[in-house]
Amino acid sequence: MGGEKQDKNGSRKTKTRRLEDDDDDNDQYSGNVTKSKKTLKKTSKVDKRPKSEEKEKPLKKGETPEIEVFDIKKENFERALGQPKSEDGDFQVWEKGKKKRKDDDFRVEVKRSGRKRRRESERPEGTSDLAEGHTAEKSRKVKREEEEQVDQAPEMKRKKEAKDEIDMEAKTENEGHAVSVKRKKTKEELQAAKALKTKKKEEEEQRRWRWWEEEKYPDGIKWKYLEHKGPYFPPEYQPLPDDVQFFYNGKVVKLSPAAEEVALFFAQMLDHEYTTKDVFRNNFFKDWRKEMSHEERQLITDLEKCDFGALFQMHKDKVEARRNMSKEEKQIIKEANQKIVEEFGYCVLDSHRERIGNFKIEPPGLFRGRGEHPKQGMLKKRIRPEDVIINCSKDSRIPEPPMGHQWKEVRHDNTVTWLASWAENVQGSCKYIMLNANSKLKLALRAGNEKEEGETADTVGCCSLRVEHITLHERLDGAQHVVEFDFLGKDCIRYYNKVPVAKKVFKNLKLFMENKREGDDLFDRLSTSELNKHLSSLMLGLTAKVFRTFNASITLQQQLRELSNASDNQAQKLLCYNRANRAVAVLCNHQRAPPKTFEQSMANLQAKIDSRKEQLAQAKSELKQAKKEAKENPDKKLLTVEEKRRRAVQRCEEQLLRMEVQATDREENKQIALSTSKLNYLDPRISVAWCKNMDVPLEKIYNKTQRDKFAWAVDMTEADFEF
DNA sequence: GTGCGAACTTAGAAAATTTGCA
DNA sequence: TGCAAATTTTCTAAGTTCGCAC
Repeated sequence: MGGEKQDKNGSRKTKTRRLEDDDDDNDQYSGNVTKSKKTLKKTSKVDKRPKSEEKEKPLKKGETPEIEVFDIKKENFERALGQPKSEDGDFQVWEKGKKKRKDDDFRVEVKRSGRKRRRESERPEGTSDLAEGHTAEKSRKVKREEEEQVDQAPEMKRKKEAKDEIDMEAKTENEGHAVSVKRKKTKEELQAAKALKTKKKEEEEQRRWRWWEEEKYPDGIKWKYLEHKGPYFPPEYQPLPDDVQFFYNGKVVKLSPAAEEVALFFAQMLDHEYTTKDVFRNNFFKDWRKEMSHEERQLITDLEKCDFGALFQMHKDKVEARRNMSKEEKQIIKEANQKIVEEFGYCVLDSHRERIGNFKIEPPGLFRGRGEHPKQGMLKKRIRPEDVIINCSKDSRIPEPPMGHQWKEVRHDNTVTWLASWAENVQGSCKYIMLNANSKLKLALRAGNEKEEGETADTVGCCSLRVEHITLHERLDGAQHVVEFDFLGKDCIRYYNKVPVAKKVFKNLKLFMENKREGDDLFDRLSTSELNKHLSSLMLGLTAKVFRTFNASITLQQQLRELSNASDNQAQKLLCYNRANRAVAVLCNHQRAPPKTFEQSMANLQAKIDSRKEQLAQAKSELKQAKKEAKENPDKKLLTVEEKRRRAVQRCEEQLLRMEVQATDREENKQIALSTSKLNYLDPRISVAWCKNMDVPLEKIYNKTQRDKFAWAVDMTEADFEF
C-alpha cells in the first residue's frame, strides 16, 4: 500500500505516518471510553428531537453512579471468554455447566428417569412424526387435545372451585345474610394452592429443553432435523370502499388497486413526522408513480396536489374502532391470532418444539429508515412465495406454498440457522426467519464498518470516525489530554463524550489528524477486519464486539458491588440494580426518546407523592392525638386506636418511600434504554447471583421472556458467581 | 489482500397487553 | 369498572463478523 488511499469518490486521502511501537501498552487494553455523569451529554436521534433537548444535560441530579475507567487485563478477558458466550461475545450459547447444583440428587433423578420420560411424553406436536403425513398428524392432534385436557385438568378444577366459591357467596347473599360471607381459605387449602403452584413451576422447568447440558454438534453444524410450516404471509390488499375517495387537484380520482394500496401506505402515516420530510416525500412519490397505470402517471404529477384526507380519516376510524371493540370481539381476534401462532409460530428442531422469532413475512409499506436515511419513503414491495427460499431437513415435511404459488427454492442447509429468507427491494439485503431468543440457536464503541455513501444515513463507529468527530484538548475541566467525541452512531443516536486519555494516545491522535481536512478518515489505515485481526492476535476470539460486551458485564458487576446494600428494602435494592444497569446503558450509549407521556406521568406521580405527604401529616397528627387520649385514659379501646393510627403512619411512610424511589428511578431513566444491555450485553449470571445474594426475587428484574432466554444461567448460577 | 455478501446480532419504535388506581 | 400508565412483545432497521472469490 502506498501512502495514499483512494476513497469511494475517487478523492485521495493523506495517510498518517506510521506510529512508533508502544510495547508497554501491549499487555492491557484501556477500556476508557467511559464517562463521568457531569460530562455526559445526552440526546436522542438528532432529527427527531427538538433543538432545545439537544443541549448538554447531566444524566441526573448528581445521583447516577459514575462509571469507572477499567484497565481490562488479558486474563480477565480469558476468564470471561471461557464462560458461556457465543463466538460473538453475547451470552446466549452455553457450554456444559461447570458447577454442580446443591440439589444434584434431584437432578440425577430428573436425568435418569424424568428426563427420558419427558422426551417421550412431551415430544412436541409433530417432532419426528411430523414427517409421517396427515393421518399421523390427525391422530397426534387428537392425542394433543387429550394431553391438553389432562394438563388443564388441575387448572379447570381450580377454576371450578373458585366459581363454586363465588356462587356460594352469591347464594348466601341472596338468602339474606347481611355481612359478607366470603369464605376464608383454610390453612390446608392455602397449602394445597401453594403446592400446586410449585408443582406447576417444576413441571414447566422439566419441560424445558436443557440444551446447554447436551453435547455440541461438530463445528458449523447447527441442527440435524428441522421442520416447519413456512412463513406466514400478510393478507392481500382489499380495495377501498367507494365512499373513501382520493382527490387530485380537487377532483375525485379512482385509483387502480396497485396505486391505491401505495397511496394508503402514505395516508396511514400522515400523522407521522416522516411525511413532512422532503426525502421521504420524494422517494415515496417516485416509487408510487411506478405503481400507477399509464393514465394515472399522466395525471398525477405533483404530490402537493394530492389529497389523502379521506384515506387518512378512514385509517384513523379503523384504529379507533379497534380500540373500542368489546371484550368479546377482542377475544375472538386474539384467539384467531393464537391459532396462526400455533400453526406457523413453531418448528421442530432436533426433536424439540421451538418457537420461531419472526414467522411473519414483513408486510409491504414505506421504508422507515432511521435518521436522515436517503432511502426513507421508498416502497417496500410485497413479498411473494416466489421470492422466498425455504430451509429445512430433507427428510422433513416440506412446507406447502400458498395455493397457486411456489417457493423460489427449497434447500437443506444445516450449517445455518434460518428457516426462510428473501431479498428485500429497498436496500437489497437478505431478510431471515429465525428462531426465538430462548431457543438453542443462537471500549464501548462499535467497530464501525465502512458504509456505502449515499445509501444509508451518515453514521460511524470506531474505525470509520472522521477528523471532525473528535476534538483534542490539552487541558479541559481540570483534566489533561482530553478527547471530545461527537458523532452519530448506530440508529443515528448521537454519541457525545469527553474522555481523558494517556499522553501517548493523545499524541498519536494528534498525529493522525495532521494534514487532514474535514471528511478525511481519522484512522485511514484501519478497517474493522484489521482491528479484529489485531485483537485476535492478542487473544483468541477477541473482537471489538467482545470487548464491548466484556466492558458492559464487568461494569454491571462493579456497580452492583458498589451500590448494593443488603439492609436496604426491596424498592431500594431494585433502584440500585437499575442504577447499575443504567450505568451500563450509559456506557454503551443506549438511548431512547423520552416517552411522549413522560412529563404528564411524572406530574401525576408527583401529585400522588404530595397527596401522600399530606396524608402522612394527617396520620401523624391523628396518632399524636390518639397517644394523648390513651395516656389520659388508658383503656383497651383507646390503646387499640393508638395502635391502628401507628400502623396507618407506618403504611403511609412506606408508600411514600416507594413512590419517591419510583420517581427517582423514572426520572433517571428518562432517556436511557435499559433493555438492550440487559438482553444483549450483560452476563445474566451476574444478575442471577445478585438476586440470590440480595434476596430479591428474580421476577423483579427479569420478566418471563427474559427468564426463558436466560434459563441456562438461572439453572446453573450460584450466589458466589464472579464474572 | 481486498471486496462483497450471507448470516447473524443489536437496536429503538410502535403496538399490544397487563397492571394499578380512583 | 374504566381509564391511564407501565410493561412486554413485536417489528424491522442497522449494525458486526466471517468466509469466499477473485
